[in-house]
Amino acid sequence: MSSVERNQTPDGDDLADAQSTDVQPQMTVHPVGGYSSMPMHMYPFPPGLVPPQPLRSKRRQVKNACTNCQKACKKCDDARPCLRCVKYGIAEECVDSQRKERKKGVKRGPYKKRDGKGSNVDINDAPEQQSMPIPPGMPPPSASPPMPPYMAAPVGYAAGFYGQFPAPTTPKPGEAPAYYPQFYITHVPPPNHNGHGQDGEQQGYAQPAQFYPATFLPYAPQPYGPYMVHPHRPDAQMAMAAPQYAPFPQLYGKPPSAGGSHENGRSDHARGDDN
DNA sequence: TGAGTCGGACTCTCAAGCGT
DNA sequence: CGCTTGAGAGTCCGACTCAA
Repeated sequence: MSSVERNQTPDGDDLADAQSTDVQPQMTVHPVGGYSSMPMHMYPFPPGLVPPQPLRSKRRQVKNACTNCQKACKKCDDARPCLRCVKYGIAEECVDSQRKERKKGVKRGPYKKRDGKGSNVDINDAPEQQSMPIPPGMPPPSASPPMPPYMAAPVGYAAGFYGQFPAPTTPKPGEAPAYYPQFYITHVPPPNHNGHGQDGEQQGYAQPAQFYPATFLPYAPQPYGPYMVHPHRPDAQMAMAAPQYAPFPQLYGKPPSAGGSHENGRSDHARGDDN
C-alpha cells in the first residue's frame, strides 16, 4: 500500500501528522483504487481551522458486514455491493452475513455501579464544532446543506457511485458526531488524458460531466473543483461532492481487477461459530 | 509490492437487572 | 417502565506471510 493511501485510510486515522501551513496539495489521492478517474489533492486546513481533535476517532462498524469482508476480516460498508467486493470483482457475491441470534436467559451477577457521570463520556464524543470557526457565508454544520443520497457514499467511493447509499448518519444524541479531518479534498484537473488512467482503472467509467457547486470549501484553490469533506461521515471518512458518475451497474461492465473470487477459497477464519 | 491470512482489540447490540 | 450494565456477537485494525 502506498503511503498516500495510508494517509487516507477509510477511517482517516493517519491524517493527523500532516501539518502544513502553505496551501499546497500535500498528497494526491486516487479514491479507492481508482474508482474515480480523478486524482485528488489534499490540502491541509488552514491554521486555526484545524479542529483540535484527538488523533483517532472511535472506530465505527457497519451493522452487518458482507460475507466476503467478514471472512477476510476487512472493513465493509453498508452499501451492497460493498466497496471491497466491488474492488475485487465479486460484487455479485456481496451479501449480508447472517447474524446469530443472541443467547437469551444468560444470568448475570449484581450490577456494579459505575462512577457517577462522565466516566462514560468519550472525549471523542464531545461536540466538535466549538473550536471550528465557521467562515462567513458558510452554514453551520448542523445546518449543512441538504445532502443528496449520492453524497453519502462510503469512504472512497466517488459519491454518486451508487445510487443507493444510506443517508449520512446524523449523530444520535450522545453519539459521536463526525469530525473534520485535517484535509479537504479537491479535484485535480485531469491532465489531458483520453480516458485511460493507469492500470486501466477507469474502464467503464463515464467522465464526470459536471461538478456540483462547492458548498463547504472556502479554502479550495479556485481553479480546482468542489470536493468537500463530508461533514456527516464518521471516522473522518470523506466523501467527495459528486461528479456525475453513472450508477453502479453501468459503471462496472467489468470489474476493475478481473480477478474474480479471490478470498473465497479461504480456509475460513470464522471463529467461534456454532455453539 | 500487493493481496491474503488471522489474532485480538475494539465496537455494537440487546437482554437482564435495577431504580423509581 | 425506562434506564443501566454486562456480556455475547460481530467488525476490522494491523502485523505477518506469501505469491507475482
